[in-house]
Amino acid sequence: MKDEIKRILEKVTGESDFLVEAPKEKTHGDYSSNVALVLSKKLGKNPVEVANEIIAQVNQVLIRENKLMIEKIEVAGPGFINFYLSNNFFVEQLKKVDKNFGKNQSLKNKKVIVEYTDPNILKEFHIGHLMSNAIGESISRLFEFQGVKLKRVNYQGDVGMHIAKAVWGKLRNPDMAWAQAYAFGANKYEEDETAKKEVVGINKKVFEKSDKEINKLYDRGRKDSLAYFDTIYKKLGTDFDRLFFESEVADAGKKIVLDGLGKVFEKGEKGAIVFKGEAVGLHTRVFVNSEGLPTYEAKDLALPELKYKYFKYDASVIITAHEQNAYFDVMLAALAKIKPALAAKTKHIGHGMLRLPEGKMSSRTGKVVAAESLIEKVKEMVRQKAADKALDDATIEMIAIGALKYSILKQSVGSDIIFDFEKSISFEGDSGPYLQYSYVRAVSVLVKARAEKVKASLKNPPTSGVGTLEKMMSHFPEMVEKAAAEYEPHVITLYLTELAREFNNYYANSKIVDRADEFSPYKVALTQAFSIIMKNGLWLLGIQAPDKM
RNA sequence: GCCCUCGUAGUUCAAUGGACAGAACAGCGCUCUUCUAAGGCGCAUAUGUGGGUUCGAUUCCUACCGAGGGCACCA
Repeated sequence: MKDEIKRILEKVTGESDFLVEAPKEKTHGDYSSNVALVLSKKLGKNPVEVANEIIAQVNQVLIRENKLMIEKIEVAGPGFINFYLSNNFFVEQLKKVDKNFGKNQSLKNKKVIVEYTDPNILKEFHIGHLMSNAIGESISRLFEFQGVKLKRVNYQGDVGMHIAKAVWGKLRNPDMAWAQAYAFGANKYEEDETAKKEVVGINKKVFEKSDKEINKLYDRGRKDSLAYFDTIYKKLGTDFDRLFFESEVADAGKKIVLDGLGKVFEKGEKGAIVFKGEAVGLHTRVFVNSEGLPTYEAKDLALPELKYKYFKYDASVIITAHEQNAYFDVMLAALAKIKPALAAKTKHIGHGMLRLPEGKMSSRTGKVVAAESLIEKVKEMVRQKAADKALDDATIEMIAIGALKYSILKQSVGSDIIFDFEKSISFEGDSGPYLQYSYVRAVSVLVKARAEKVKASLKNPPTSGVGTLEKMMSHFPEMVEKAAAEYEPHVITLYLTELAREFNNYYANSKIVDRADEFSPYKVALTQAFSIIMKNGLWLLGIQAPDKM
C-alpha cells in the first residue's frame, strides 16, 4: 500500500524525491507523505495550498482506479498529507499472513555471497566474532527474504604472522592452549628481538611447509580449531556453505602484486611492495613484505576471484569490524585497478566494535571474553531464572542465544557496544527473551483455542473496528524492505519489540479464547497472525522461537 | 600530526531536514480466582558548547570541547 500511495503521488506531482511512511504518531493517519513540503519549496508556494491541490488530484485517480481502501485524506501540520485506510484493508492484509509473509521478490535470483565471522585459527573465538556472526547471519537472512540466492562464507586466517606467533608459543609451552600460546608468542614478539626473529623464521616455514615438526604441530592445531569453531557455529545457527582460507589465496595474491609492480604497485622501504593510496585520498599499505611474503592485503586481492569461481555472484558483501574500514578502502582501491568488475560488486560493511568497560579487547594480551564461556554463563542465568519451569537444555540455549543476539542486533550495525555483562544481557524489557516470551504466549493461546474448538476466522471483525495491532502487523513487509535496503537488522528488532508490546497489551486486556464471545474466532486469527509474524521476524534476526518457556 | 566515526534521560539504545525527540533498564506507584507476571498500566528525566544555512536542524556547514578507530611490513 505504501508503494501504491507513492506511485499515485508521483504520477500526480511528477516528483519522486519525497517520502511516504507510516507515521509514529497514530493520529497522523496510516500513511503520511511530505510531498507537498518538498514541492512547495520548488514552486515557492504555500505547502498547505499545494497539499490541497495534490489531494484533489489524488482523489480523482482513486475514483478512476477504484481504490476504495483509502478512506480519508487530510492535510495536517505544516503540509503533510495523511492517508487513512479502511478497516477492510487491514483485515485483507491479515489474510495474507502465512509463513512467507514479509518476503518479496525484489532481488529474485540475484546471487549474493556474504562473508562474515572470520575468526583466525589458533586464536580465541571471542565475543567480537559473535557480533560479526550475529550481524552477518541476520543480513544474510534479510537478503534471502528478498528472493536472493545466497552463499554464506567464512574467511579464516591459517597462515601469517599470528600463526607464527602461536606456533612459536606452542613450541615453547607444549601444554598451553593455543589461544594462550598465541598471547605468549605475541608478547615476546614485541619485547624480545631474538624471539621476533624466530617468529619471522617460523612464519616463512609455515608458509613454505618446510619443517616437518612444525607442519605436524600446525596441522593438529588447525584441525582442532576448526572442529571447535564448528560447534560454535552450530549453536549460533549458522551453516557456512564454504570456508575460505588465507593459505588458498596467498600465492595467487603475491602473483597479482608482482604482476602489478610498476603499474599498480611500487617498491617501498626495505624492498616491500606497496600501494600508494594517497593519489585517491587514502594511505599507503604494504602488500608484499620485505621477506617477500604476501600480507593480508595481497591475499584479499586474490580472494574475490576465488569466490567468483566458486559462485558467480552479482554482489559480494564482506562484514568485519569497522576498525578495518580504512584498510578496505585501500584494498578495494587497488582491486579496482586490477579487477574493476569484481571491485564494483564488492561491498564492505564495518560493524561496531565490542568493547569491554575497561577498554578494547585484545587476544594478544589475553584480555578477551571467549564466546563459548559467555554462552555458558548466559545459559546458567537462564537456568536459574527458569528453575521452576523444567525447560530442556535446547530451550535454555535458544533463550540464551536469543538474549545475546538481541543485545547485538538492537542497535545500528555501525555503533560500538560497550559490553557489560550485567547490563548487556537482559531477559526483561527490550530483550530477546521478551520477544520469545510473547511468541510463546501466543502459541499457548492457540493451543487453548484448539482445545476449546474455537477456530480462527477473520470473517467477523469486532464492530469497534481494527486496532493498532492489526495496523502494526500490516507493516511487517515494509520493515523487512527497509532493514534489507539499509543493511540494518535493528529495524526489525525495534519493530518486533513494539509489536510484541502491542500484543502483550492486547493479551492483558482481552480474553482471546472464549466460546461465548462471537468475536473470539477473529481474536484467535489475530493471535495466529501475530505468532507467524513474530516467528518470521525472529528468524530474520537468527533467533529461534521456542514453543514454551 | 593527518584521516574517519561518534557525543541524545542516571544508564544502554532509537529517530530519510519535518508534525509533541521514541523505547528499555534502574527509580516511584498500581496490577495475577482470563489463555505463562520473563507480562500489563501510570509518573518523572535528554539532543556536549558557540555560530551559520532553512518556513523548519538531533540530522547539513563551521569552530571548540570530549570519546573511539585508523595511518608501512599484524589481521
